[in-house]
Amino acid sequence: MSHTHVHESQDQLKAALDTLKQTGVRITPQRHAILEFLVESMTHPTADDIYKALEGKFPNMSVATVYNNLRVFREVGLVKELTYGDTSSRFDFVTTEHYHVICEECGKIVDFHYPGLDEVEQLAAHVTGFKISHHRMEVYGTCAECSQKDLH
Amino acid sequence: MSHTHVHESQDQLKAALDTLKQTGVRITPQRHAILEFLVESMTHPTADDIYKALEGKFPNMSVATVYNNLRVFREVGLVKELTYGDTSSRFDFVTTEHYHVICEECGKIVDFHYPGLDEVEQLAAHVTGFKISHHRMEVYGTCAECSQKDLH
DNA sequence: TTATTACTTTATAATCTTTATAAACAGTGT
DNA sequence: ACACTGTTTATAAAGATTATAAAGTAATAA
Repeated sequence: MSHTHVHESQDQLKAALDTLKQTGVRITPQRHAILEFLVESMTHPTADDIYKALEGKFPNMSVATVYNNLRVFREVGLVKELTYGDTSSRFDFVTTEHYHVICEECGKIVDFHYPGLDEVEQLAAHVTGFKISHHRMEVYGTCAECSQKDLH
Repeated sequence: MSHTHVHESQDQLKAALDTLKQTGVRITPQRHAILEFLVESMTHPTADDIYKALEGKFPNMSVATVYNNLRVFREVGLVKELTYGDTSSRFDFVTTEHYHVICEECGKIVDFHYPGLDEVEQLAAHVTGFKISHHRMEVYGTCAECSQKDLH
């Protein structure tokens, strides 16, 4: 992990904590830890992933606390909830807009930047009469590692 | 409902039954009814919607049967499973490629045709090294009816 | 036809994720 | 110290989906 990356994480965490302060949400040790984990984990964890990752630091923390706080974070716009085909939601710390590419074999999720598809939203609005607020897109396929494995 | 529409539904159902024959999947009364419902319903029903809709015709049908057969249909490519934020999956009979526009207030789902976003898939493949198979996109907003209601 | 086999449905239980509830706890201000 | 509000914990409940075993049904072969 590069130095700039570490600094970015710290800055993002600090900015997130500021957001909480400004919106009047208390910064508890659990909330701090959940946010920290979300910012630093390059994965897109489930609520249970987070719960397990923090049970060392907070042996008494309840699963409900994880869910409660993920909801709070979502409400103030700090995290996005991703609902894919698999059973449980995944949570993504919001930085810049991006899409996801998902490996259908191993489940890996890779961030993927692409200019916003404004044109699609406009056409949708025109055709359906909806007021459009946003969209989501995921691209599915097989990652390089799994493609390699499949050869053998 | 126009005459052509009825014919389309019948043709689609017949084609679906053919697919089942060709793939060696038995056509049971329950499967026939579930397929028929999926083809004719303009909605995007949940497993429970289907279960409830058919309990008149099949008072003894089990929920498991609905789930089992939706999985079978999905495996042979006749239906797509849509997983949105809400609790349960929705099932969409596969006709032509299309996207969905979803009302965030009432949950209505409207089909929306747009040329395939091949370019996005190509860029994703190039940037991530994935072999891309497909993508999904949903557009979210407020439908005309709910927009009207919001004014009052 | 009969026996055998594989597939399907039913009924039910189990699992898993998420939410609800109530009691205990912690921080803030009076 | 006291009251007030928000938070966490522990636990139960809800809801969706899957697993299991028994019974039923269709297809096949002897």
